[in-house]
Amino acid sequence: MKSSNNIRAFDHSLPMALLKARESVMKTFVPHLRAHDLSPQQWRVLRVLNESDGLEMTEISKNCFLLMPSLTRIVQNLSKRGLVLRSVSTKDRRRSIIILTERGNKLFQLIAPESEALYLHITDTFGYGKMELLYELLEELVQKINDPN
Amino acid sequence: MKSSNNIRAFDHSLPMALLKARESVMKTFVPHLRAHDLSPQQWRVLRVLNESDGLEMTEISKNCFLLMPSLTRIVQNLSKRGLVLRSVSTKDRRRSIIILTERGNKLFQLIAPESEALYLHITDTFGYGKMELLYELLEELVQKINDPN
DNA sequence: AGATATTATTTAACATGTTAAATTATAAGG
DNA sequence: CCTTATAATTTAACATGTTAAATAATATCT
Repeated sequence: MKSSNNIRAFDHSLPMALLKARESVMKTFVPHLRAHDLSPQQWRVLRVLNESDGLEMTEISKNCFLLMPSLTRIVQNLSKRGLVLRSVSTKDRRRSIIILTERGNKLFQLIAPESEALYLHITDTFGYGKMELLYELLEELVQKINDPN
Repeated sequence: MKSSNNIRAFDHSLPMALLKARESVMKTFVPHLRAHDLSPQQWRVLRVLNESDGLEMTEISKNCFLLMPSLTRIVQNLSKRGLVLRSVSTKDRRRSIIILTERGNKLFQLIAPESEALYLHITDTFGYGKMELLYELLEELVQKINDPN
């Protein structure tokens, strides 16, 4: 029974389209990460710390696109498991500095190549040109929504 | 300090790009829905029920792209608030049938036009052609990941 | 029919998302 | 200095995401 009003059909929803695409992509990565007992979010944190170690919570939050309350819990978890180490900044005792432990770094080095291979497979399946085009469109969408001159 | 290894930079991550785009879009809709005490997920359920009322949990789950445990809680919530009504199927007592109440329908009719206006504004800002292209790319991405002939 | 498999849905347990309020430490102003 | 504002982070409270296990009803098989 179709709707009797003139509301746009639900299957033409931008948030849904983006969600479905993301789910499809994540479906590739999640089992792989789970095999190492990592959530996608925990992995993002390890990844960002590998790129530039010794970050403050707020910096990680911005780079990982995670809200502070989520990040607090994630870092507590990773810290308990000995994958990262927290220390208080000497300059400003409100701030924490998070670094990868040896173990955290080793885990990253183990997972990263496999993860990269999965990403390349997706790029190959979808097509490199289309992938780049998609990135550009997504970025332009964000930029225009945030600053619609 | 950039990473000293050859791992792809974090800022070129497809899941992140999709997440950021989705967040940008949602930022437009969420405050509007919150003004009516609805989460995006609750709104999805109302929307699907408006399109075809009298659906089973599993059908709603598929249409809304919500996992069953989430949907269980969402429908309980909406039911408590008198926006939907649950009844047990007479053919198969494992199944429930969910319908919009009068109040649920009224709320939908109130929100839908405003929501549609926001969507049109985004389409206009981004450009209709680009929006269509984005939909096509996202759909093709999903299709190729799920069935990489 | 009666044992067994399958299906629809819920519950459990834990992680994350999200907004508001609380905490603690530094910065700014009088 | 001392009060007040601001900033970094956490806590609280509730909704959702996610996987596994439990429930309950129907279907299947012999």
